[in-house]
This record gives sequence, structure tokens and C-alpha cells, in this order.
Amino acid sequence: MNQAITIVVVDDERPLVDLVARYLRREGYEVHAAYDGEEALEVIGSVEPDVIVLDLMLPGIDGLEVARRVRENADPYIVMLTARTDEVDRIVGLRVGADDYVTKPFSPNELVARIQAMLRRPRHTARSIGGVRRFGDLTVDAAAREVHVAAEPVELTRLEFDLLDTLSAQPRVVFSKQQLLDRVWGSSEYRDEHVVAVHVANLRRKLGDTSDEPRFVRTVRGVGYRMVDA
Amino acid sequence: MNQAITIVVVDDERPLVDLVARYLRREGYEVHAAYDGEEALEVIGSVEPDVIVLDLMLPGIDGLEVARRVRENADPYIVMLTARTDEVDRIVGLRVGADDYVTKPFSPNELVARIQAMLRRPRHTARSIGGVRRFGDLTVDAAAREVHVAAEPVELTRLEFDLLDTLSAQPRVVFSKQQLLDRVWGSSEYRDEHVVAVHVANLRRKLGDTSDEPRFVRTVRGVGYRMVDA
DNA sequence: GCGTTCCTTGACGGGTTCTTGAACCTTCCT
DNA sequence: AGGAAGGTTCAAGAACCCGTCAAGGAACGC
Repeated sequence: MNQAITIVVVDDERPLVDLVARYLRREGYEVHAAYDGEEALEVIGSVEPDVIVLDLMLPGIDGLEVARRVRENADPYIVMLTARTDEVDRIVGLRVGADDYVTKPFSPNELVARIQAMLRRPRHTARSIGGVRRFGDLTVDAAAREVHVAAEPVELTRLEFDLLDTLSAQPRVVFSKQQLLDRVWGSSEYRDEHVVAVHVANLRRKLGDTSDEPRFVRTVRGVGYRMVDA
Repeated sequence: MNQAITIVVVDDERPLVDLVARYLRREGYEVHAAYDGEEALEVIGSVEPDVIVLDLMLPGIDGLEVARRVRENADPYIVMLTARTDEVDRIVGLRVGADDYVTKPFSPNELVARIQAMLRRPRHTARSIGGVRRFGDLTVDAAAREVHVAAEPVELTRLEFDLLDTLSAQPRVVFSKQQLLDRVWGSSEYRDEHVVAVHVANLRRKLGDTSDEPRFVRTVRGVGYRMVDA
């Protein structure tokens, strides 16, 4: 076995962490524990895990904040633990970008199964939960037409959103400007491809994306644009 | 901040309050008590609970009134306690926007179970009881085609109600004007999308909603409309 | 048939959004 | 190095969209 998958489990209930850790180790994962937000950030920073199991309610820095900070310079899978389903809405609602959530109480077996299922799915399907697509700290909710960056709402115009919606529906796939005109504008006849570039520029600005080294919308010279990997 | 879920229990029978409080604390909730309407409003104002267990019959300000006032600036779950199975009480209670009700006598275990079940359901399903959907102090009874704001009945025309019904069935989801024409009018062919805007305006006026910063029906420029979060 | 209620249509004003064109910059090719 | 092609940015005017109001007509009940 090459390089085991690393998981960090964060919860202030030590027995729970220990129990979960035992189950995960039994499956061959490398597991690290943390019992509050501060410690979590430390551990995560040093071991760079593939997966983080994170309680929403933590003493000190809470789970949402931990998730937000972690995503500033890494992009592990995050499974949130919540006490009430009510909070699931906050996770999805606040768009922190959890990849899955489990409500307490749960059986360790269930948690393990969920993690394994998540790791088995192709990445870009795993990265969408409740119809919300995620790219690092960017989330796109197609149904509600809402976009968040680092849990902050971003106001987009119709074309900007439709553009992002189209691109993000198929990450990594390159769309020509013609295709984008067809899909977003409805028809490409008698229309200057230049408008696409203008709206992409505006979209990038609102997402806090730079044109050189963009985090979300990449330019494919001579062709068009594509969304980064989910 | 591992803030526990906070519950306020309000009833003029002290032994009952104490009993219920004991059971709830055993489940890990933070519980506060109040024994009349005045006190209830005070306590609720200061602790901002997630859940309120509220007797309908209270000395001084009664349960309905307490619920009404609380909803003016907060939106906790409310479980009503009623002495009689009287339909009227239940109906009226629901109009104010109770999320569940329990008739006396009840076992503390039952009450605890009901509260936990409520917290476990996703919010927008938890927020509908007996087919009545709730959004702050607005309730929509799809079956009876009745709408109330702050417990006051609101008279809507057929189109206005159907519009509200469609939107409120899927909170947060954006409906294009075309979709609304299809669903509410039955077909969108040869029909001016403008009618939608007119009826939305009338609907908003009757709900006491303003067009800028609306509490219930939000405009999504260039697309259509959506109901706010439940 | 008459009155009332409800729905549609049209027009207008204010605000937002889209397009256009030009300048500037980067990349790639000769 | 120079030039061409394509990309980005910016600003200004045009186009569009929404909310509002009012008038006319349709549907309904009496």
C-alpha cells in the first residue's frame, strides 16, 4: 500500500473521537485527532489530510470557521458532524463547502461507510451536495441561483450566473465562445464573441478571481473557457 | 462556542414546567423556565432560544399572543401545549405559526421525542405541519387555500394564491416567469410574461411585503421570483 | 341584465444590465 | 525584434427589466 489516506477527526467529545478513530484505522486509514478548533488547524496544517471529519459545534473556533480557514490553502474532503438536521441547512445554507454531513447520534460504521462512498465517487460528483456544486471555497447553487465565495454571498447578474452555471455544470470541460453564446445567450448568430470575454472578466472580478492564474474560470487560448477541477 | 440548543418552557403549572425541564436537561439542552406571558417574553428576549414550549392558556398575555410577539423579531420553533383537543385551538394555534402541538396530559418523554424529531427534520419540512407552510409570521395552507400574516387572514384571488402556493412549495428555488406561467396559468404560449409581475405586485401588497427588501417573495432580476427561506 | 371582482394590457419612469468600441497587454509565430 | 492574433480592461450609451398605475374587458354572482 502506497501512502495511506490521511484523516483528521475533530470533536470535543474525546470518547467519540477515539471510537471513530479506531474504526477508521481498522479500515487502513492514517488517523489524527483534535479536540478543539485551534488544535484542529494545527494538526491539519501539519499532516495535510485527505479527509476531515469535523464537528460543527466546537469550543473556541467553531467548525464552520475551521472549514473556511482550511480551504484558504487546501481542499480536503470535509464531513460535518451536526447535532440537529436544522444545522444541515446552515452547512448547505452557509455554503462553507462541506462534502457530506452526518447527524448525531450516528454509528461509527455509518460514518466509515459514508467516507468510503465519498472517496469512491468521481470527484466532481462527490463535490456536490444537495444540488450545490463546490470548487474550493466557491459554491454554486443552481436551483436558488446563489453563489458564495468563502461563505460570503456574491451578487451576479443573469448572464454572469448563467455563464458560471454552464461552466460549473461540467468542470474541466472546455467551452468555445460559440458554445457559450449558444447556451447562455440562446443563439450565437450575429453576435460578437467579444461579449463573452467581457462577461467572463466581470464574473472573475466578482468571484475574486484574477485573469492570470485564475482559481475558478480558466482561459483556453484560441478556444474559450473552462471551469477548474471540482 | 459549544452553545447547546436552548429551550424555554412556559406554563403556569410550575410542577409541570419543572418536570419537563428536568427531562430536557437530561438530553443535554439548556432549559429556561417562565410561568406567565410577561415573564416568557422577558426570558425569550434575553436568551434567544431555539425552541419554545408554550402553553396556550396563560395568565396575563396568553400563548397565542406570546407567539405572535416573539415572531416579530425572531423565528424559533414553537411547540404549543393545549388543554383540550378542541379543533379550534389547534387551528388557531397553527395560524400563529406553531411548529407542533401537544395536548395535555402528555408524558414528558413524548414531548422530548416530538422536539427531537422536529429538530432532526430538515428545516423547511419541519416548518410545515398539517400541510401548512410557514415563513416567519406568514402561513400558507395549501389544502384550505388560506393565508395568514401575523395570525390575520389575508384574502387572495385565485392567481395570487396559486402563485404563492407554487413559490412557497419550494422555498429558495427560483422560478422563471415562463415556469410560473406554465404552472399557475396552465400554459405559457402567447401570454405576456408581464402579467406575472403585476400579480406578484398585488400579492406582495396584500402580504404587506415591499418590493425593495421583500420579506417573502424575492425578485431575481432577469429571471423570475423565489420564496425566501422557510 | 347589472354590478362587482378579477385579469390582462399598455404606458411610463427609474434603475440595472448588456453591448460596443477602443486601448492595452500577452502570447505566439515569422 | 516585429507583427499578428487573441485576451483583458474600461467606459459610455443603448437596451432591457421591473414596479406601478390605470383603463378596458371578461367572468361571476345576484
